[in-house]
Formats: sequence, C-alpha cells, structure tokens
Amino acid sequence: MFQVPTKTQYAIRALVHLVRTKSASVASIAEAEHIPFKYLEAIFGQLKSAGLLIADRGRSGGYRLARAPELILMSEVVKATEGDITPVGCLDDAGFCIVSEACLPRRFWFGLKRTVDAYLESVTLAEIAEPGFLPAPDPSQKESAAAKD
Amino acid sequence: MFQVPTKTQYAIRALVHLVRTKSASVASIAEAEHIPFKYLEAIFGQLKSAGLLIADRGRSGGYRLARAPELILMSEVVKATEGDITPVGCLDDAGFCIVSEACLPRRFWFGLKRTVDAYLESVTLAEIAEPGFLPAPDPSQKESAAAKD
DNA sequence: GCATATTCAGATCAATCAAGTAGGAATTTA
DNA sequence: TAAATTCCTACTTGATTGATCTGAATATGC
Ligand code: FES
Ligand code: FES
Repeated sequence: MFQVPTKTQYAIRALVHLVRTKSASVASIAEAEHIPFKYLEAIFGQLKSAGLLIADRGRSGGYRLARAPELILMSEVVKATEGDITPVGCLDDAGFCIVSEACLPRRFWFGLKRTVDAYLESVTLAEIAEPGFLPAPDPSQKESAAAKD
Repeated sequence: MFQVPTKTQYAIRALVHLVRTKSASVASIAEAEHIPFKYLEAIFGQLKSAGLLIADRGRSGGYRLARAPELILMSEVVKATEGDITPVGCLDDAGFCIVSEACLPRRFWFGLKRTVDAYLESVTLAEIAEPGFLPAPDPSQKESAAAKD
C-alpha cells in the first residue's frame, strides 16, 4: 500500500537543499538534486501554496523557506505534496462502514493512520537536513535484510 | 502517499469473515461482505499462495484459514496482497542514493517503514476479528490532530 | 528601456497501476 | 453425471503518476 511518490521525495530533497542554501532558484536546485526542472517547478508551486515556501520573482529571484526548518513538520510537507492522507475510503465522510457500523477493520486502519501521522509529526525538516538524525533507536538495523526477501 | 488499496481491505474483511465461519466459499463471502465475486476469487488465490489460506476444491469446497488467527500477523496479510512494501525507490537495490551515499532523507523514509512495519506486526488477525480491539489507548479520537506527545 | 532570469499558470501526454470483468478449465462431491 | 466449487489466463477501463510544453507575468541589472 505504500510507495512514496517521487513528487514527495523530490519535495523533501529540494527542501533539504533549501535549508543549506538560504535561497535558490528552481533551476539550480533541479540540477544539483537531479530533479526534472519543470516538475520541480510545479512542486514548488504546491509548496508555496501550502505556505512552506516564499517566492521572490524576477531576475535573481528564487525560493526560500517560509519558516525556520525547525518549525516545519514533515507531516506538513507530505500534506502539501499529496492531499490529506486518508488510508481507507470507508473512512471518508461520516466514518460509516458499508458492512457494519461497528467495523473492526476500520479501527485497525485508524490505528495505522495514527501511527503514521505521529511519526510524520515527530520529525522536523531541520532534523533530516542535518547529520546525526536517526528516528528509531533500534541498534540492529536490518537494512539489507529488508531488501533480501 | 498512503491509500490502502481496496484489494487489501477486501482481503482483511474476507479473512475476518473466515475467522467466524470456519470454512466458506468465495461466493458466500463475496455476497456477505459486498465484495465483487471474481475479484475476491483472485485475491484468495494470492492469499492461498502466501500460505494464509487452504482451499478445498470441488463441490461443497471452500476456503479456510491455514493457521489459527492468533498466529496470522497483519503484516503477512498486507504482504500477501501487495508485494513487499518499499517506501522509496532509491531504497531498492543496494540501498544507495543518487544524490549522496549518506542520504538523510533516506533515513527518514526508513524510519517510516520501520514504524509501519512495527504496527502491522503488532496486530494479529484474531485481534481485529473480535470486539474489544483498539490499538492506541487514546481516549480523545481526533482525526486530524493526532497524538502529539 | 531592454534583455534576461526568474516565478507562475494551464494544458497536454505517455506510462503505469488499480479495480474489476470475462470465459472457461480442472476438480471434487452429491 | 451434474452441480458446485477452486483455479487460470487474459482483457478492459479508469484514474493516477510523472513529466513536458507553451507561454505569460514579474522583477532585476545593465
Ligand atoms: S469501515 Fe472500512 S471495512 Fe468497515
Ligand atoms: S536515498 Fe532516496 S533521496 Fe537519497
């Protein structure tokens, strides 16, 4: 269920880039981060609409962060590129289930959503832009084990 | 990034159904759970290949769980319907990044994957098939503003 | 002023995937 | 043997993703 769209990956890489260079044009970021220029342009439009970026138009213009990276939650970034993340459709409107009104699977999905939201809200842009960041303190990192089977 | 496919939702609903009725045909489950018959047939093929279901062919046949529901993790169910969930593409092969080998966004995505995996592995099919299950003990259920401890 | 570098806005397009359909073969039982 | 089932393969359809194209609006430097 769960592949992060390149749009979001691009957005985060670009934002991380902007944390270091205080201001930069889309063209320069696109080249440095190997992101399609026109695509990144559209993405930055979204990030600006979401209030995460400020644009300086005209010659020698560019984009800069609207806030300090410590104040930008990753949940905001994800919400800016993708819409509001709703795990299951039957959670949509009034939260009713077709099958039964006391739907147990629904609770399961809700718990998953809460888990993901909590993680995304626990990390700021500043944290992933600077070295020394690692979310979970699990010593046994099975990075390669995840890709093996 | 994160909409659960109906295939997975169907699979879970059908499995929950199978926890109660020890054995049932695809047709009966499809009707009871309002799932397209042919679609559920295909899904059950996957669940059987994954070793979660056992099929009894022929007349008065049907499907039954291969194990007790207490021994079926939700992570197995999800992995059966969808493939192995890989959040970002650049995490694919050797785990290298195009941009830099010490990629910080990559850690962020990895943390997200670990978080989701941990949740999916913490819930069994038996738990979501019986009443009285609620993963997070948060009394104030708010959809948008989740737990910000 | 004018060329130039930028953001901005809109349409468009190809590829992929999700969701569902269709037809029929194989298998077991009544 | 007939009916009910699983099984298998292919197809269709619609939405989404990822990206491109065209060009306008805007500001700066010279
Ligand atoms: S609310 Fe989604 S299956 Fe019940
Ligand atoms: S590994 Fe994905 S952006 Fe670096």
